[in-house]
Amino acid sequence: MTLVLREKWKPQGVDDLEPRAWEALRQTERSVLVTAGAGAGKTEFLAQKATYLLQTGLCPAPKRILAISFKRDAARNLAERVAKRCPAEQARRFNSYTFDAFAKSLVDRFGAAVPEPYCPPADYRIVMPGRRDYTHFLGTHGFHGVNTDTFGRAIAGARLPVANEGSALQRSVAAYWHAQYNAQDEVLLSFPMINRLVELLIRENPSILKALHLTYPVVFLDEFQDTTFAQFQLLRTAFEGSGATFTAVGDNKQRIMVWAGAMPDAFAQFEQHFAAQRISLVCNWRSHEDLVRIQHIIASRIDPTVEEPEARAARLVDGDVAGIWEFESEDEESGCLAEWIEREVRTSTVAPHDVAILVRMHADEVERQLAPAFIERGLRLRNVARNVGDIAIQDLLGEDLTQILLRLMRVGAAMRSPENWNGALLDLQFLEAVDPADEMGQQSVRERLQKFAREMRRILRHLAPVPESAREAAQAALDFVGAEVLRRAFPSYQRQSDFDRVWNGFRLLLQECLQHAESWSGALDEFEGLGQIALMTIHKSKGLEFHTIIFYGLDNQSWWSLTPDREEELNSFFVAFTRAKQRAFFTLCTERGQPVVWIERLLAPAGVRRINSVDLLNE
DNA sequence: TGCCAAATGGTGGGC
DNA sequence: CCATTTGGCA
Repeated sequence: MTLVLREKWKPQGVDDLEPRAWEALRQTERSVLVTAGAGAGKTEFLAQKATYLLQTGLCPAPKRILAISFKRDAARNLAERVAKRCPAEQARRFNSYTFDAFAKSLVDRFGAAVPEPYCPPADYRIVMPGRRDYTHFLGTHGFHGVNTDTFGRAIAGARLPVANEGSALQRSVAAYWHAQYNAQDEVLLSFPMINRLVELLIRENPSILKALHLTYPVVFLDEFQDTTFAQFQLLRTAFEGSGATFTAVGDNKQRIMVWAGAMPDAFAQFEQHFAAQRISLVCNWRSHEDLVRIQHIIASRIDPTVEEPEARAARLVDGDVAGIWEFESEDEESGCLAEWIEREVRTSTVAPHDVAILVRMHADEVERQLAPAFIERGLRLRNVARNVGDIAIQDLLGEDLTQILLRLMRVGAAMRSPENWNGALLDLQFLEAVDPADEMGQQSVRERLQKFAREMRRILRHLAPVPESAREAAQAALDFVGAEVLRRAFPSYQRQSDFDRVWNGFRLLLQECLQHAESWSGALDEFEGLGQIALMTIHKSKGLEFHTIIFYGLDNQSWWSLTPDREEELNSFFVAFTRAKQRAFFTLCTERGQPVVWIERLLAPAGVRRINSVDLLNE
């Protein structure tokens, strides 16, 4: 493999990087903390830096880059971007994991080396306890004085071993470990517990630690503002003083997970322990300058020292790009929203799936309010947090089963679709573990897919696109892959109930999408959310972007109790606003409550003002 | 029936 | 963290 000279290396797939990004990319001697606001291209920057390190030989074979993200989506996305830019033998040395997948992989490989009494058996089971389970445990074990949330945090935070003595909290944590290791014939581990096991393992085992250092001289951390205390501690145990260079990216203003255990001061801690250089990116590639100006007003309230970003996206719309829509009743609100969106869609300003409605909480209730008016106007609202069976639509769409079956069905539903075809081929190669160098194997997979495509086309031709057909069509796709093959390939499907949860969800959503579909392709489009207006919480919208966002409920009633001092709420507001590429509106409804006055005051200097329902619909 | 304290649920994520 | 619901008791 020929290497590229450092001076000659060029970014791949983009025109250029901003100067700050170049600086952060070329800094390979020490750790860097790349802070950047919304739309700065943090993930793209990581992909470029990985490409740079691999292509120039700064990370030479057999050394690897370890990239850690929080969500599976983000980890996959990063891996795909690197794979697109590097030859396979280089991309293979870019290991993109979620935090939990990384920790689990270490337990699965080296679990036998975990000191007793914590050494887990190979067939431990993953459990995901909720607050209920913790409360139940505390109640049944006589720890009535211990608060549930404190207990959950203590399990995640306590270093092993935990002695069964001292405070009630400590004894409860010790009792919990004991109980999880002595459940009826099984050992039950949660992800926080796996994290603790790994931390213990590498703290006590110099040879594993050394292997880790030799393998990964470079570590990337995505969304660093969300790092939990336990994760940070694990990183320190694993890499502090190892000479590994870290590149962490994040945005303090988007820190909205402290309530769920994110460190309040992750950036400061990181700078201190890893002697990191801080570099801020200044470009915003997502939003146009009129929106960026307003964003900056909110950003400055969060962090007065923040630099004004440079807007790099073009403004494509006339009229107001931000405003507060005022309604008297919820009926009026629903009707006007539907009418306004319908008009925008009709005049081709936006496609339905380019509009998102964001809520602070209780998406299901808001869906109930809005849906009838939307249906009346021929619009479809998709509440991505809604469950189909026992799985949320948003989670279902990210499942491997869904992605694989959907591609196969698309191959059968469309006459020509090279993208789906290639995707399906790669899926099959992976599922059947065919080596890319094995020509015979490749050929056989191709032939099998061709045969399947013919058959699937025949089935879909004879099967009307109506809800009653969902079961048969989905079954045909699953049978082609083989449920057993799928379950062997993905550990999360090994338990029958876990597999069924996803599989049932898949069939249910397909069935739903066939209610209004005119063709199989149309139904599959709808499955993926095309042609629908997304409804989601701010938390779910993090990392996404939409042409137009409508933020529902800027009123004080019950949930949106926003005061400027409550940092996390202000950050939530910032996250919501910065999802918009072109326009951001807020609704407020007199029937529900009083407007949040200080937000109006904050936004007034930027020219964001109230618009009543009459003016809204008269252009 | 009315009052207060305690409990519960909601903003999420991971193989 | 906050808001709402519940349960116990007068």
